[in-house]
Amino acid sequence: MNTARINSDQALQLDHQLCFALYSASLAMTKLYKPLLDEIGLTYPQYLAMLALWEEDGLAVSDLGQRLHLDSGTLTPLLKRLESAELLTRLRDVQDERRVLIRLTAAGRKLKARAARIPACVLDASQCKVAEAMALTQQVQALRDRLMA
Amino acid sequence: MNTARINSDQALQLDHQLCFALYSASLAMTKLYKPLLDEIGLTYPQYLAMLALWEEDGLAVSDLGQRLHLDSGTLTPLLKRLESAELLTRLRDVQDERRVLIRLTAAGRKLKARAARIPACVLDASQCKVAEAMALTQQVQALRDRLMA
DNA sequence: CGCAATTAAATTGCACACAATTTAATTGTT
DNA sequence: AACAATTAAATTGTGTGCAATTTAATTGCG
Repeated sequence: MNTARINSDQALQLDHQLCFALYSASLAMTKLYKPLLDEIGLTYPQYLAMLALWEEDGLAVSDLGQRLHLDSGTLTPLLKRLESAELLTRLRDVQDERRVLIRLTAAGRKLKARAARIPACVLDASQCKVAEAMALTQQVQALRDRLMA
Repeated sequence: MNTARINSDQALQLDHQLCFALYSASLAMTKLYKPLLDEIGLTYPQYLAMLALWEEDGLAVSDLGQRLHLDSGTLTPLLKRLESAELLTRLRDVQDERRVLIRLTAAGRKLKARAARIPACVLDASQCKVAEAMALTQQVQALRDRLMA
């Protein structure tokens, strides 16, 4: 195809749209994770929150929101569910009562070991070499950062 | 970084995860589209459905589901909203009463002209060259297809 | 033909996402 | 110190996504 000129009809084709590729790939990824995450009782966004907390515990809701690019409208109910599952606690910061600090419980920390095998399973399903997956990750991250700028 | 060996702690890092890159890029894309789509009164998934119908009108719900990788649980309410907006009609197929055929109204077809400028706006915001965007689209599509296999 | 199996939508219930608003706490300015 | 502006969570309402089930129509097979 001629990459230099694209008419508006071509541009509106579903399969030419980067946005649709990302959208459908992201949903396909979520479906792939589903059976793996069912085993440890997490949804996919809950898993992302746990990843962030396994890296750094004791984050405020807003810190977590920055890392995950999600707001309190999404995180508050999600974190309440993880609290009911006794994976974490939600406590007001004594230094600044506006903030709610999220801390993993022992069970929450322990879950990391059971999650450890998941990335390899997903990489396997993606049929990518590690280097390929890393390269694509960086390209998609760079795009995301430009989109948010 | 050594790309050959990755330990489980590194693998669990949020920023190393292809899944999170896709997830956050897809959400960033949706946010970028929001003001553009507000002008023509569509949500982002509704826009994807209209893209498919602008390419081929008269699809059944299941056909649309195959193209968008969505099921009737998602599409039925979405299409009902587009029907209320008088952009399309939902009518049972006379040949096979199980099927519901989706047809654009005159207003639905007309909307295509107003949507025509959107891809260029998004490409501009992505700060990608056309060729770059196309290459990334194909990589992400190929990944998606492997994930769904 | 008769009827089980299959297919297509719709429905129900749950969990996100996010805009907009509300509530409460802190900061900055005078 | 007083108080407006800012910040952080929570809340409300709308619209997805999807698993599981239900309803209805069609197909396939003996």
